[in-house]
Amino acid sequence: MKGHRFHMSFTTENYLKTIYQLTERHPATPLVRLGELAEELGVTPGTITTMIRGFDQKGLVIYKARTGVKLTKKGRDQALQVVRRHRIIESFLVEVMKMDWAEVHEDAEALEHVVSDNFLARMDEMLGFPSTDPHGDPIPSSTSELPTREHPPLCEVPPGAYKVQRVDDQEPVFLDWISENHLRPGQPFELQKVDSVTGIFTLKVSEKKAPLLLSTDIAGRIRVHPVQDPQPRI
Amino acid sequence: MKGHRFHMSFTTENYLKTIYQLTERHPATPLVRLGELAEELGVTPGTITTMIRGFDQKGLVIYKARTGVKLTKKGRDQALQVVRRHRIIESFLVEVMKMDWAEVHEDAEALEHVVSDNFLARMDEMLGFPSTDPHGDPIPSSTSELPTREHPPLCEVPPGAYKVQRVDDQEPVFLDWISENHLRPGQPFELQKVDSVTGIFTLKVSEKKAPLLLSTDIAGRIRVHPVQDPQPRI
DNA sequence: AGATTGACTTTGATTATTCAAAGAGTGATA
DNA sequence: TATCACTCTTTGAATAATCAAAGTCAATCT
Repeated sequence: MKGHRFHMSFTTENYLKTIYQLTERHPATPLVRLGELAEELGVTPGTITTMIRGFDQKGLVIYKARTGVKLTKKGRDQALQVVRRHRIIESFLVEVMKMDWAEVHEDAEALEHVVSDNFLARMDEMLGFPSTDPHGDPIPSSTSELPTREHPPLCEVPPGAYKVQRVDDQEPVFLDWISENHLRPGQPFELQKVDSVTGIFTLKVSEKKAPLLLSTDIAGRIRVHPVQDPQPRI
Repeated sequence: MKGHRFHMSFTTENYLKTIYQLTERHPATPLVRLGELAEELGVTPGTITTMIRGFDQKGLVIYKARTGVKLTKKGRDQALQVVRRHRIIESFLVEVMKMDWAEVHEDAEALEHVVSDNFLARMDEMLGFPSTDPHGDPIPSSTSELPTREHPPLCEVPPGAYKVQRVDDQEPVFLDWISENHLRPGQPFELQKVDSVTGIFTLKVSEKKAPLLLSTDIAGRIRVHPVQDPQPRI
């Protein structure tokens, strides 16, 4: 057998990936609560408990009853491989196949569990071994190394010039909105005002004349990095 | 839900596809024996019996106990859709992704159950809506129409000039051999001699000086169609 | 006919994943 | 402190796919 895996089941891969993603989502909390997992995976709490106890047995997670789970190194490595496959596939669908970036997530979700190492390597090659996907998310290496880079969310930075680094959401509606408003990863904009009373962020993208207004909630899902001011005022 | 199906299970799709393929393999016999299916799918006879009875219930096959199965129209349509997906994927991997045609079968086998209609359509488009795959096999339409064309196997034709139409085998070793000897679909050759005693077929491909010798067995897996003699002798 | 063989069917059990519903901790509330 | 409200766990059951082993049919061979 050359390229094919099929060690972990489809289900196991999804569970591990989701645990990983929830861990990322709250960097403060060390453990993921099972209820949150149940919610995210769309299964009943009982199911989660049963499955997680199984993963604990297999050394993929550490499970503290009534408290939560966290991934072991082994579990995290597996999760990162799934994430890697997902992001390479998503990149491929957008960059090479010119599919709409807002509609590609589901496909990647299905493909990530079945592509062979061979096929994945070929996609990676055709993409030129990218280090981030179309959302700006980093692509883990084949040895589960994650290119580090922590950019702050828009809701935590002062007014100034920025570029979008990453968009933390998969909702097609949201992604379409991002596209239409020129806020895709890599695109520059200026944060003009933050109104701490109303929670409204005012920004300006060069493609549009009218300023864009965002809520804090939305601003929290857009990661940015500062850039030199386009026209430095002496 | 735009592009995704997921109606039939992975397993059901494979069973139907295999029944279809075995039906094709022996056009004479109307029914496929369950033992043969068990063999092909690598499961025990008991499993096949159980599954097939289920399919009969669902109207996908007609099952005659201790005799065999055949697909209903509904079952055949489903099978042809799986075949369609398989062949488009295989074409895509070879033509667009430049993967080795001998190593692509397994990948296609896995992907055929998960690609969305969207993704499939995009692959089809990038390929220019081909009517055959790299093996020369016809690609069923999205309405399960099969482009007709029945070409004889090499073992049944008289000496003369031919082109390879289709290669009926998935074995990597065999496919590599076919490639190395310039007998891929579309490639021309001359059948010089058929020795009915020894069962040896002698053929000549322009790329090589030495004639190629094949057994009847091998000749049966190569479908051909006659071409005008390259240098007609007045 | 009686016995043998091969092909298929039945039966009972197993694994993975899931749910519904009932039970049990834990902490906040009155 | 007694009680509520949550959240999580347990239990029992279901479904899909599978196997091993025992049983049955039908055709063939003495």
